[in-house]
Amino acid sequence: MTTPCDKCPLRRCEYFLPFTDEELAFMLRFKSGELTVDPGTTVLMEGSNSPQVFTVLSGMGTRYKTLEDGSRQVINFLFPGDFIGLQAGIMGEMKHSVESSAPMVLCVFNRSDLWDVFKAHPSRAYDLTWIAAVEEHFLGESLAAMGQGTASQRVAWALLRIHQRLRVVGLEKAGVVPLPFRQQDLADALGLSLVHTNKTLMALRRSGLARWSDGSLAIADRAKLAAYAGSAPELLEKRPLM
Amino acid sequence: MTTPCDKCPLRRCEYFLPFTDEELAFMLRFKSGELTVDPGTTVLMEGSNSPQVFTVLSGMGTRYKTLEDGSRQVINFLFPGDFIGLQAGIMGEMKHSVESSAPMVLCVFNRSDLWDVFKAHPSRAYDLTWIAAVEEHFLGESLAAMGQGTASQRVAWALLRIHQRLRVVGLEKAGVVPLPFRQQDLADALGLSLVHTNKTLMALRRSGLARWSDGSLAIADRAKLAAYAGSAPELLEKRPLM
DNA sequence: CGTAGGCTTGAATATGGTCAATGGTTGTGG
DNA sequence: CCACAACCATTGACCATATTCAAGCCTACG
Repeated sequence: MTTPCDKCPLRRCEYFLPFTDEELAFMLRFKSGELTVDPGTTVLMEGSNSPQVFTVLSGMGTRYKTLEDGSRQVINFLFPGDFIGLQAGIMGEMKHSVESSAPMVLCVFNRSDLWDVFKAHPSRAYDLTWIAAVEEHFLGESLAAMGQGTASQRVAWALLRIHQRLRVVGLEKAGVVPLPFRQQDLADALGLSLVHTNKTLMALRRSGLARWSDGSLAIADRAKLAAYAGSAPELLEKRPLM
Repeated sequence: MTTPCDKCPLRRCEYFLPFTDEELAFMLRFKSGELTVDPGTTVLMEGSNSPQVFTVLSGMGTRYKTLEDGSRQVINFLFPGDFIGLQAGIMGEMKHSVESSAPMVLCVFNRSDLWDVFKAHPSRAYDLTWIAAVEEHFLGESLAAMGQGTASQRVAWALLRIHQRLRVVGLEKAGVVPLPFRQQDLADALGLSLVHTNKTLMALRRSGLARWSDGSLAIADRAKLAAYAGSAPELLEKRPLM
């Protein structure tokens, strides 16, 4: 029923570092199941203590924090290949929530097996740390995009980065990628109001630089959009897949 | 000459998880030296491939990215106990720069020994991942503070968080902590202009909530400042020390 | 057919940015 | 010892970007 790791479609992406045979064998044992969720499902909840950690096999979602005043900050968007739940796995408690924005399939791992990874499989433990470092790096980039740069630059930057990320997992066709989020999600990710986000997206559409509507994002000329964004997100380097 | 890990003053802080004897013995071997730098020194450079990673033993600094348009984003401030260089250590290249803002002493580790940690000392490898997860968590909090919240809230939040962090390493005396940064550093961290940051700090000073001048930050009533900040930074949980 | 959720638009407002100038302190060279 | 430069903090005036408020529209769905 579930996809065994040796047949995982993500492994075919250049973006992810290859497994050794030994690692592959280990992952086959490590993976304990699959979770399929509908759009709008809360997969992990801030403050919870999930017994499981996941890798996104397909679908997309958001990672967000809810603040005391009720506002929401989207930390980042989740795409196939992303690992989620490390904080709960290591620190004991989720520091943010995870929600699906489209039908999503997740590989399930037991949190209690994490320690075994460190004890018995150092190369995979190393990769876990690598994944954490990559995540940290991306958050730093987000911080920079939010702190510096105008609304239009931020929106352009975000669309570019998302487009790039979907490309490397093979979801792009002729410059178009699926993008099942709401404008509110992007607004909450960039620290902008919904209204202004909408107007900015409109401007981008009219200028022909980027067209996001009906769940699809089309970018004709990435270089042009990057110039518009001011600081373009850097190229995506290969990273490990869990 | 250098401080041996068994005599490390940071180990006395409640904030850091205790070492086992075995871990202590390992760290004594792992630590390869100390680096002492003057204020304003660039310790690690974006894009560089440092052969070493560090733990801040004393002093403070900034971790920042320089953008294409010349602007600077301070990712976070560095305090005693912080581990730096993990990205270079794992991913092969620094994604940001590190600069000292005060005289700083760093414990030096050889990057090439990192892999040995994973192979031979899983509990320390686990702690490394833990540190990365904590770092990621803090960046998420920063993102939330920057995205939501007004200028005054952001400044109040940042001062609170810094105060808290310095408290747990024993640098607070009667509500006052040393804070050797420039207003420009805080502005660059919060995505605000220098002028507005200055005016906001002035307002905080006049209201008596927080007083930062001449390298010292005084917070009389943390609860009151937290209320003003809107979303207070959460209490600092124990974390591993490298 | 009516309601709910999400997208779109305009108008008024405010928050924070930019520009410009001043003062204090430190360090340096004449 | 003084003059000067460099750096940082401070302040005021003006302006622009982005927020808030308000309304209308469309589609999906019960």
